[in-house]
Amino acid sequence: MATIRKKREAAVVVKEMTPENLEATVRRSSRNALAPKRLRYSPEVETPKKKRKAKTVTENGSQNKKPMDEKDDDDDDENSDVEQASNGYGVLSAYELERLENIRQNQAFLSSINLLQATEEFKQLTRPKPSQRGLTRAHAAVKEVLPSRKSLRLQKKEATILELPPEPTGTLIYEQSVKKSPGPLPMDLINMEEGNKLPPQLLELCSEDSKEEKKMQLNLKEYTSTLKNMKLNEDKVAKVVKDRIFSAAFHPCTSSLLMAAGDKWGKVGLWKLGGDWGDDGVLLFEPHTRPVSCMAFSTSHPTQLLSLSYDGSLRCMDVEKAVFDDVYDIEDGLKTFDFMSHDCSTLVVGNFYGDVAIVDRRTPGNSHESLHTLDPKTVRCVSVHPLQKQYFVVAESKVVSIYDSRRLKKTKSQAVSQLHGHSLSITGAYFSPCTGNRVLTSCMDNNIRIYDTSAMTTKCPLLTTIRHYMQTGRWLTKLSAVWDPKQEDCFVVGSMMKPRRVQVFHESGRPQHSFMDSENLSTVLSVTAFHPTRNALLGGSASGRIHVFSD
DNA sequence: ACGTGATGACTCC
DNA sequence: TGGAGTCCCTCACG
Repeated sequence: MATIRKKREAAVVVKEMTPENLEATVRRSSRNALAPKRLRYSPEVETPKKKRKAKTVTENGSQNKKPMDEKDDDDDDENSDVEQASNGYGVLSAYELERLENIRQNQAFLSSINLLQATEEFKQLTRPKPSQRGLTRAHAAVKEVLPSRKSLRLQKKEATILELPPEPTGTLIYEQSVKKSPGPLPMDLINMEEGNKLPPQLLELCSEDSKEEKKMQLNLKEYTSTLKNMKLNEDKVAKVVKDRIFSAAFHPCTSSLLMAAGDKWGKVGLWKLGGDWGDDGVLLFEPHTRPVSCMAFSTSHPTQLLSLSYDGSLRCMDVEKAVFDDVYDIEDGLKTFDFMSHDCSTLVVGNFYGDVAIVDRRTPGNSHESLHTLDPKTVRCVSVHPLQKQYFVVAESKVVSIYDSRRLKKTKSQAVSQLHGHSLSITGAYFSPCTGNRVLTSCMDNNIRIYDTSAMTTKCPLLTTIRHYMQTGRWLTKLSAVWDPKQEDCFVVGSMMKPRRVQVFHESGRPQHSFMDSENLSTVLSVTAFHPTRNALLGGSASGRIHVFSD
């Protein structure tokens, strides 16, 4: 009796196999399993049903229906049960006929989704050789040279009684990586021989007058076709920093593609695609000692790159002066910043402890800073409204709020507006680049959300929710969706999906393009950024490599 | 208030 | 060559 019951249950499982749970099964059955070929985006979610009506779409129609799946125990037996069917029982009952028919249908479905083709694609990804372009191995892995040692036994000496080292405490670990000294630091190239000077062409490129008229925004169709023309190749991958990338940015110049990336150990790398200086165009610096979590080139002075680190320093690389100047400094825990004025002289800075500071760079030191405690836990992202610079959006630990910098108080500042609906911590919140009429948020609850902030009332309405798997785990930089500065209504986000990809969505939730490359992209690109004027997109990986898709 | 487990990609032996 | 070890303020859950 027990076996019959088991068979019946199994049959139900097979019968209920839908694209969604099939994919879940495929994903679970092997860690390296490849998702079946993308199912077409279902058209009914494309068309907005009602004005102001928030909608939820899943990526490509059905992706990640159950991303945070607990271990379902119902699917472990599926395969074995299908096998049992082929053993056969002498007489086929109506039930068994139905079951065989189900199996047939499922096999037809499996072949229809091109699992074989997908497997082929996957095989290409199993043996990727990381790009050797950029920082060389010797530079990439600086090994401490220790004096050669000989054991006491070989020295024919008496063994001594060893003493245990003192218990390490939480703070001790971080005392080892002390912050760099204050004041201007020279821009020493740490991937070059000592005494090597900055290449003069770098200053030339950085000061390039790129004040070309901002292109007219393309319609969606044209935009998507430009995305499709942006390709990766082996020359467009390079190791730019030694360790995992936490932040990256494009320099606004247009004659070449110049990029910056910051890594886990305070390094900042500059890479000119196809450049002939440094290691394949890479120059490496070390202005910080801990993760460089945020960076941006000054839009008013493009020879300046501002970078901020967990070590508590916010510095300004000035290629003209060849130094890193101090901009702002606290003990530790800086997380995020954005420019508050067009001339980039004022900034809003957020830290781990839930404060934001308004920093005026024209007054040296921290004297003119004003600190405001917002959240008891943390501030993860700040973004200033592109037109009304007094407004800035803050991703606090579990809420997203918009504040008015003119109405901040030391504590308990009243938010102008709050964006509700996030159930777990929020990794990013950004105003749309041209009008500021939208805010794009990324949340650990596996949703990307878009809010309408055009009215800036106390509650901004939620427009779109997109399912997007955000569980990068401990070793990867958190994913965060960011707008394309050229296109008011489209954004880019990295993805955990295999084959690895970077995805561009329209604010309606509709996928516009997936950037993939079976030969040159095999890792998760957590950090992504579009070029401010050119058709170029960068993605940074956990091994310090930047990948550039461009036309 | 802890303690724990999951997660990807590299390096080293 | 492959598989174990490493990752160093993560997050969410129990």
